[in-house]
Amino acid sequence: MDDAYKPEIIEADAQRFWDENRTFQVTEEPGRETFYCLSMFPYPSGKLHMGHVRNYTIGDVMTRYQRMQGRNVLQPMGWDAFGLPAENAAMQNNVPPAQWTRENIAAMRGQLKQLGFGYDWSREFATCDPSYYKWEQWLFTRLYRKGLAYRAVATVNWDPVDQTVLANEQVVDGKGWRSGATVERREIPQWFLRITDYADELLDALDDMPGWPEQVRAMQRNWIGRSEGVELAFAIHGREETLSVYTTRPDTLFGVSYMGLAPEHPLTRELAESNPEIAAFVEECNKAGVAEATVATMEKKGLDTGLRAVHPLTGEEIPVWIANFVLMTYGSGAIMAVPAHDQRDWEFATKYGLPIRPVIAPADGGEPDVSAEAFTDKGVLVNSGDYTGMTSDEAFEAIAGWLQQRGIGERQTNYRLRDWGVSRQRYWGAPIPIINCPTCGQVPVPDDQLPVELPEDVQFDGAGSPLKQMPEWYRTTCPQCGGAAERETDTFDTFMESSWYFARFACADNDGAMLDDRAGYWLPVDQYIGGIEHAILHLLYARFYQKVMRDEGLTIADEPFTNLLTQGMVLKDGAKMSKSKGNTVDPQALVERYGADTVRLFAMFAAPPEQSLEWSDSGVEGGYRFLKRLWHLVRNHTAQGAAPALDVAGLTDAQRDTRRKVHETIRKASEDIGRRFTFNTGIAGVMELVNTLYKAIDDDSEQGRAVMQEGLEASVLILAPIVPHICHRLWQALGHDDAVVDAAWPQVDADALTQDTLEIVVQVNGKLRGNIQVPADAERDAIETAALDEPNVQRFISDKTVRKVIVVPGKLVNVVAN
RNA sequence: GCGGGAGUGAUGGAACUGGUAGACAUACAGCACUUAAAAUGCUGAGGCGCAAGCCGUGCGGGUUCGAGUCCCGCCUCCCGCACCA
Repeated sequence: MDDAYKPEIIEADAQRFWDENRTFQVTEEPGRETFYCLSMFPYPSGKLHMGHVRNYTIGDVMTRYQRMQGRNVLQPMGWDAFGLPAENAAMQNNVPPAQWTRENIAAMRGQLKQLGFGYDWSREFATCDPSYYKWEQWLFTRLYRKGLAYRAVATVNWDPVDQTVLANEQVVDGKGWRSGATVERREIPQWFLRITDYADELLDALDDMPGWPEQVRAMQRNWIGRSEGVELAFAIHGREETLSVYTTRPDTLFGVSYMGLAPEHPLTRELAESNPEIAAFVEECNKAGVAEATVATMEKKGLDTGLRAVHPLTGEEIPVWIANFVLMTYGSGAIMAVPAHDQRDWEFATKYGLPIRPVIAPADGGEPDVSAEAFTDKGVLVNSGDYTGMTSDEAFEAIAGWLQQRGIGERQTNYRLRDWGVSRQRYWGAPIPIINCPTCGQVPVPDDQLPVELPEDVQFDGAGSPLKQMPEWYRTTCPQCGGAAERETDTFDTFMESSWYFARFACADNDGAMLDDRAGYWLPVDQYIGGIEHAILHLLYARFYQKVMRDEGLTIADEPFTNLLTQGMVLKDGAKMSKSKGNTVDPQALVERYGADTVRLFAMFAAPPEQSLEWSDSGVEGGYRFLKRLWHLVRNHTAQGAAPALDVAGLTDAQRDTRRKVHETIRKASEDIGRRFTFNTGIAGVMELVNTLYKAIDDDSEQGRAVMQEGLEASVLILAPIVPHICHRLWQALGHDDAVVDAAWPQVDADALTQDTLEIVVQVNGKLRGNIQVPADAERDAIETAALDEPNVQRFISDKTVRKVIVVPGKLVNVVAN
């Protein structure tokens, strides 16, 4: 073993060893306990960033730890290869998106290998491979035939100058990012998947997913947003048809003082045709992006239509307004406004001088005060005719029943969740496998014509998708009638690819089926790791896809990911790393300077995985220092030759103390690394152990060296998942012929943990006043007496009366005196 | 705006079930080694105070023998909001 720690040499050696021995290539071995560990695959943007390094190190540590537990562990890697950045790069550098993407993948694959992650590369794929998206297209045609995929119009951001659809991200302060033009809303036909058919299952299953953070489950529950309410119809003076609204608060019905229509509501449209003022207002509303955050933060604006609705209970006339804050995508696109008890309605009413009528009083009997804001709690009804005096819940039942009896309203379960729009008017995505035939309409592409391949050798100028300018590509014949027809030129949302890649890793080489028996062997994923920013969309779509694939008979699991770990962001100077802020740290440079182990160690040491991680160059330096320290300790020990066998009975007190520290560390690290995933504290524990071993460095007695050997082996085994290269070398140096990657996780020797005396702290009135040593088996009375006799405790209680003594066994005594 | 989180020394963080606040590390200071520096090893250290001690976990209240941890009300920052991935 070398005197100096030389990461560049030992890391290349270890990686060659794993490579030559195909260490991480796994096969299905029936009867063996499996563990499928998956980190969210990256978008191939060019090079790895620190968020990737952190994510993939967490996954690799879990993978290697599970391997040391003897499980058959799968850890694959692939590429989320479709998406907007490739199109932007193509415009900037005049390189086809496919070429740019594949070059990036090659570069990033090299970086991942350099970091020593234990992936089974034989399963690798990119989502832009036709052999992958073929099956996505195949499944879509099945969903279409089942009625789970359908076409409808939907609103998009439209850049009137560039004549193109914009992503929400491309709308900056209401303007197109390239043209600077004010963005407009436009309705175009789009493909949708009926995720709302699965809303109840997606929601209810959240209660039975203990391996997911409660935080993420709460976000998904709120996103799905199931509510119980009433849909009721308001008659409109002088018109045949009624105006349908959905409310979760029928108990506030007597407080309705106006109606609100979305600018996109059919009634609004009809009125706009004959009323220029309304048309102008709608046009003004349309000069805005579609993002919900934009809509929700816009200044509330409205226009009285002049129509009057009729209150179903009082017969009173209620003005009908168009309001820009009413969402066409939720409920029926119209609301009954109760400004006294809904904050948005309150703000609108205040602005336009509409009446605010309190009809709910606080349950504690106070007067409702709605002068400064709406009173949104439930309570007791007032000013509500026959219903006055009922609680909100009683009135809900009574009013809903009354409406239902008269055929005016109906109880209804509603969801905030909308169907998933999967069409994108972009080039770099999987083509939607539909042929539009003038005779037959929409016809799914037959299986034997799949995949519909995306042409990759294209000129990309950014003015819309090249597919729309490629008649040689989109002109085709109808599979049904054989007549001339055109392919769909929209491509899929990239969430489509990331919604099932985890399953495809089980059988990526199968070109005859989407999934096979091997999916049954590996799925569901035991541990999924990725950024908290994916808490809702990606994770909800993947759950939906899993259920769809299950219902297609492709797999049996109900849920895709048994355990989920959401890692926090990597920050620099308190802010998210970004090119625009100029605060990025390039992992590549750090690996070259310190080696992969140091980078991995720091990423795991600086913070627990769920928290954000503040990057620190000097912290990295500290990690490097620790590895050198460990190296030198092993070097110093092994230079004296093989260590003698341990004889537990023959240890000195000091050796026994050292050995206790060894086993306390194993116990702590097993908890921290194996169960809690607080790798930072696990590493800190080993650092403490190494500090302790340094203090025992001069004990070159037989048993001193035996304890040192045991301590070093424990340290190396515990650190092996985190810094695998150095541990690979140190394990050999400690005299082992097997590789540490195949070694078993260390076991705690309970006998080594026993102590004769314990230190107990003593408080007086909750403040620390002293500590006492007591025999480990001391009785409560003896501890109490010892605590009261402690001189400093005496000083604080001598002029007081002891009222109570609280003894927390093995820890603390609190004397209450006054 | 709505939904979900987070605030602890100079810094990253620890304190797992309500029981010694600040483990471990960084930065800093001192000592040893060195012609010197770096590297390495050892030591010190929350603030105030000579000390006894007092104060201290974003802010204001509360529960408790005891609160960073539980409850109520605020403030600030971060993540998501359906076409970024």
